[in-house]
Amino acid sequence: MDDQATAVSVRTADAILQAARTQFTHFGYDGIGLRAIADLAGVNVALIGRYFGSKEGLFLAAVPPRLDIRALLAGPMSTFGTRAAAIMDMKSARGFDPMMALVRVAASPDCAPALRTALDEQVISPLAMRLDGDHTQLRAGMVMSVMAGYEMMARTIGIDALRDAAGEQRRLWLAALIQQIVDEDTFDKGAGTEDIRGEH
Amino acid sequence: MDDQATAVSVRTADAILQAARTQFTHFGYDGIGLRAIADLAGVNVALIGRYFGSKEGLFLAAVPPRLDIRALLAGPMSTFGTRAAAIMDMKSARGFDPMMALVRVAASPDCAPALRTALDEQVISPLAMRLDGDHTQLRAGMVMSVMAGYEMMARTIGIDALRDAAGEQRRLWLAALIQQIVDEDTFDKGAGTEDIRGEH
DNA sequence: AAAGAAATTAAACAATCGTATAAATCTGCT
DNA sequence: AGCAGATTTATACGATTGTTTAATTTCTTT
Repeated sequence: MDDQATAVSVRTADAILQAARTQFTHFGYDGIGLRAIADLAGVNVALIGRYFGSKEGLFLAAVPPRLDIRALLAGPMSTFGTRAAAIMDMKSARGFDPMMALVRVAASPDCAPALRTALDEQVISPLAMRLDGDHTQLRAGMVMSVMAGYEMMARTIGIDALRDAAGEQRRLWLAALIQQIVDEDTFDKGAGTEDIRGEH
Repeated sequence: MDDQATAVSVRTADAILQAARTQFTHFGYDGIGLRAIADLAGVNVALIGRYFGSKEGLFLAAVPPRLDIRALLAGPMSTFGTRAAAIMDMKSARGFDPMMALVRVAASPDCAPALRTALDEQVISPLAMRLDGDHTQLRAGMVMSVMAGYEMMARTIGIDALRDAAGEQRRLWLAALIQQIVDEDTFDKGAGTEDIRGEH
């Protein structure tokens, strides 16, 4: 009673997608089986094949479209670091944590191409367009790498110094680090120990 | 004719360890099978069980002991960022790339505890002891997270902006970013101790 | 050269993987 | 009610996983 053309139920398809995001996030692409995803969604394994064709098809439908930073870009770039740090400090209240999914899933060579495309189009480029100065793509990539690296060390691996340190202090340092990449002038100034040249 | 007590050949054990490092680095912990590792080492699968007990035992013997930054700490901390950036730009000439192995293997929950311990003891703490100022553990952890994040984005996922940008420029920015965490004063100037938000 | 220990291999275990097929259930319509 | 199509399930396939056992080769020593 709900859908359209071919032969699927959007309700159960969504249940599968949501379960897939949760499981991929917690266990990585190779670390979880289709049966565990189907069980969490409350459906039979065969439905995954019917709806998404294959495991890779399910992954492509579930994770890459959710990688974007529109929410973070809504606001002045002068406070981007603060917003970014705040988001990374929140527990995954919603059932899906895009950043942790990225870290957990990046290990699989099967997933890397799709992640690379999605990140370039939905994260790096939109962020780069909001940056002033030179090397905007490179700097946007470095912002992402700082965020992903922090997520990886603090949550996935669980380094004590990053996970247990006073939340306020940790968040301020992370915000400052990111903001320095965003603020081209600040970064250029601090970089000049050796031969960091602006190259204008 | 080579070794000691129980019943092993260090030569083949080393071959297995080396093959394990290579394969874990390229495919991650869940992404490679013991047979592929054994084949690369030129031995039978059963030898892995005989020498290292289990897959996890092999991993623990192969990867965590190799995670250290003694080489990077040999030198003045005022140029640490430059040395760190230089190392990350080198291709894995030797058969083992610790940083990429870290990124590829961090996805597996089985490996996280061992990696956390090894990183704390062999990387974070030694680096923290070389840092001046406050929050040395936190800052050492952030240095590691920047390096790991860059490795993940540039090599594992392969973000264009980080992989294809002019090598010189990319290395200088990475060095500057790391050095700013090491140089407490530089970082503090940009960050403030308490409140950085809303300024640029 | 024969014997015994050390080292390696072949073979198979149960379990799980992704995937495919056919049967069964549910739903709406006349 | 009863049929038709949509939706879901049960089942099984072949392949591969980590691990184990027993047989075999290699090496050292007498």
